[in-house]
Amino acid sequence: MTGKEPKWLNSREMKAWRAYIIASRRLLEALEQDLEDHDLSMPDYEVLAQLSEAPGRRMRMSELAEIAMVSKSRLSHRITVMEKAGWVKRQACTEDKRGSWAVMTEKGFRAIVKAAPDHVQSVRARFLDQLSGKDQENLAVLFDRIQTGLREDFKNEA
Amino acid sequence: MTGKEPKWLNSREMKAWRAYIIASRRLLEALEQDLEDHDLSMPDYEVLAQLSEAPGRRMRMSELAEIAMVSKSRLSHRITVMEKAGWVKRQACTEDKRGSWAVMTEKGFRAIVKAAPDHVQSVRARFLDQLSGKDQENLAVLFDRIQTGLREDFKNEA
DNA sequence: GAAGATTACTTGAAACTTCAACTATTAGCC
DNA sequence: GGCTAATAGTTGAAGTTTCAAGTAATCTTC
Repeated sequence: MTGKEPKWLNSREMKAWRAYIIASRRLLEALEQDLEDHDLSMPDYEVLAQLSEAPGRRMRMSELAEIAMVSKSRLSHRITVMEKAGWVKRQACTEDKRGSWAVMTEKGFRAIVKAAPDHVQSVRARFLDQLSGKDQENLAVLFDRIQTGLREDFKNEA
Repeated sequence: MTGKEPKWLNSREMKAWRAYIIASRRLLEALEQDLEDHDLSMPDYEVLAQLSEAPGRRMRMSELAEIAMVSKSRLSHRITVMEKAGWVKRQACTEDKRGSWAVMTEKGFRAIVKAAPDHVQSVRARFLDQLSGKDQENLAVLFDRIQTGLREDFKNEA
């Protein structure tokens, strides 16, 4: 913190921040609700979607955790639950005996294939359809910039 | 669902959606991390901030839950925790004996007053500073529109 | 003014997430 | 080879959130 910035947000900043944070919360809420029909949360959806696109529909736990943006511990717990649901199986990794594969079952594949179009439609209806093509392009640029900024911040902290 | 829309996202849509969702997740993560220095989560911060601005620094549980966007049950549990931390007290409501007031203590007020500038600075550094004034204005418009769209959806579902 | 519905809030249990600790294995290094 | 450090993943406990059910008070309506 440089101390140069004013302490509070001006009206323009406040409007941007509140519009973003409130709409985001409600959007996520709505998307989660839509997914409930398929007995899935967004993080679980992400895990299964990634797994379904991996070669052989299997992936090492660490890689899956990273790509689906969940902690290793959390993934491990979730996979245990999904195993009980019969969507995934764990398989020992012979190349690296510390590791294990998360392997999607046929049942798991059917589940994600069934959920995906509804989820996409939900994202479309609640988010993309509110934005013009140009809006979408601008938004992608802005949020990529924010993400890059976060990485910079991280570098400075580390 | 009308069935008219294509099943998958095109490249522009995908870029917008992924940029938004990934940056948002990382942004929230970063903001939460920044708040940890003050032993606060974002929802807890929101609760305390709202309470600190209420007349008499007290608010009825229901109203506080609504304005801070948390469920009543969750608020009740959180207030129990905050009571133990000495930040808030519950007070019986005489006008409506079913109800109760959440009352911010002096200690709670000091905690939020201490956290607020850091949090604002964190929002600034990680979000607002990445955007030009014009960007901020555009963003506010877009996300207000998304929020309005969600309300429409809700009306159609209810 | 009493029965029934609604509202305000709390509670306990179940499910979920986080955190730190742990095992097992592999990699790096002299 | 043998020692230490790092990596892959799991686990159990503690804390958090959700959900359904509960209590108590107020409102409605006839």
